[in-house]
Amino acid sequence: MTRRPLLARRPAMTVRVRFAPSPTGYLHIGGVRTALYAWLWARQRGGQFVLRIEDTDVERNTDDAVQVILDAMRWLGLDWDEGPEVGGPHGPYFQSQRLDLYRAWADKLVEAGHAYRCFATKEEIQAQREAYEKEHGSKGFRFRSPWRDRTDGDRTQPHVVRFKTPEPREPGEKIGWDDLVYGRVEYPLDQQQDFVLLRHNGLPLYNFGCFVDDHTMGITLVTRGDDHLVNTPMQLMLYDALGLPRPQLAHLPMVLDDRGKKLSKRSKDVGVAVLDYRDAGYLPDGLLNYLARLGWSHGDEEIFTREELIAKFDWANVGKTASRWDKKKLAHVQGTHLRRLDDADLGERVVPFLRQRGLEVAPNDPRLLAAIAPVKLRATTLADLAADLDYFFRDDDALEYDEKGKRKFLKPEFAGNLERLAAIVESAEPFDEATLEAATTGWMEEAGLAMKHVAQPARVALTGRTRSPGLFETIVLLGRERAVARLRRGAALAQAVA
RNA sequence: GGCCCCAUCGUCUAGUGGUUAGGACAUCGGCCUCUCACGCCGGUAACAGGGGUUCGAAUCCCCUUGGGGUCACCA
Repeated sequence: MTRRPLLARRPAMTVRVRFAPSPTGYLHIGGVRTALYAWLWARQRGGQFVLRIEDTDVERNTDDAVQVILDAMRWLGLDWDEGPEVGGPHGPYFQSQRLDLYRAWADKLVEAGHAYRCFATKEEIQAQREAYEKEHGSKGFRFRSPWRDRTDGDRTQPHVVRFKTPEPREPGEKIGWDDLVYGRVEYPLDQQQDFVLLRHNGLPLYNFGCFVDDHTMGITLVTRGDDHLVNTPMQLMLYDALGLPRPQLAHLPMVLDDRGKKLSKRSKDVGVAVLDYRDAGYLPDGLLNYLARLGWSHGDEEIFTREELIAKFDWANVGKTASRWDKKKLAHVQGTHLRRLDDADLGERVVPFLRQRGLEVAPNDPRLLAAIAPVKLRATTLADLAADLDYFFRDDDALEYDEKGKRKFLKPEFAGNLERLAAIVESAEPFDEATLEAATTGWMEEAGLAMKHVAQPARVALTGRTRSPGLFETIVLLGRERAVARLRRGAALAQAVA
């Protein structure tokens, strides 16, 4: 195999990495991990992160789908230095706008004798395939074009441009590379076929477009999923044919669903679309932290801020094994990030989720900030947070009661306790937790009541739920007037059951 | 099937010839306790199998098995 200049001998250059999604209607969570590692690498090394849209499959792509990608990347905070809407010196960043470039490179390859115009029809190819299969079985067919060594075709007729795969110069010759994740990877050269560069309509195929773009955009490290491992020899042959320096390569193991199957839209219980996580109230940093740890590790550390990820990420500690999506671990990591945010920040973020519930609350409302502190210990996502904040902002008469809680605790036998507690709340002076608790426990001791017999009915009356922050904390957060009203309303409801 | 990749607790992983195989999530106990969480303490739980190499193998080599990927004028 031809020896190209080794990367190590090239002058030190700034890191240029890219993420090249295809606009399919949603941004795949597995793709995001690939993007994340590339982004982390660029940020750590002070390089550039390029976003390129691979939209040559016209039938599958839509404009809206591009916007989905951009929205998702922005939400995640994976900002790009070059690409859609920000431009850059190597644009355009949509493959559909680079068709002239592909044509020019294809011409260059044809002129240099590394590619040829193939006028074989689908029928011819099919006939050859059938003849092969008759003799060798249904697998391993490689098309040998009669046009491989001809240059007399009529260019005005429909044709494709095929790469002229070099013949092995010795039996068993391989083409390979040193992968940053997998180490040495090699494929037998004689297994490669004359793959198509340009379709009859002039649109480039993946391997060709990818090569032209990566090269002309100055990409120094190509990152992608390991499902692309088999594509790499084709792209490398293109670099080699033209004597161009190869980029470094890093293939990432797949992210599988919870059953160990390739993650797809059909995977149950696993959201593959990034924006779904946004809508479900996940934090970008929580999702990114989980994703980073899925396939990469840094000793025993589990929780990383974005800055820590940038500082600590390295290719040496990226594993080779496919990993499964674990919703529960994601929830844990996400919850940890949620709890670490300060109350004011959470206030800003939770407002849209409250609005979804029909509650208009100002992000700087002191009542909101006060309630967030205890509630965030009980939430995983912003949606959870909003749900647990709900009863603090719901009108007293619009409070909804958990059915089971109501049945169990808003019963006649507790009505008296609720009335009594209401009286205590009404008269407690000063109105604070300590005073309320002292007054309540004093009464309970006299009456021989256990806390749980008072607290649970009161909790349902005050919040409609069977779980909430501490009783006295909740009362203070609600305020004297609303707490009393809710307790009395609860007492009335309890009485009415009879 | 050909080719390629992979293989440590249920899951994510640490481990790079000598460790009681560590951590995290989950799970199971316990503490805290007015509920639910948070937090804290503790337990169960893994080197796929077989051959080598070596004084010594989770670590190196081979085979088997298992899993995954890919075989387009999709990406």
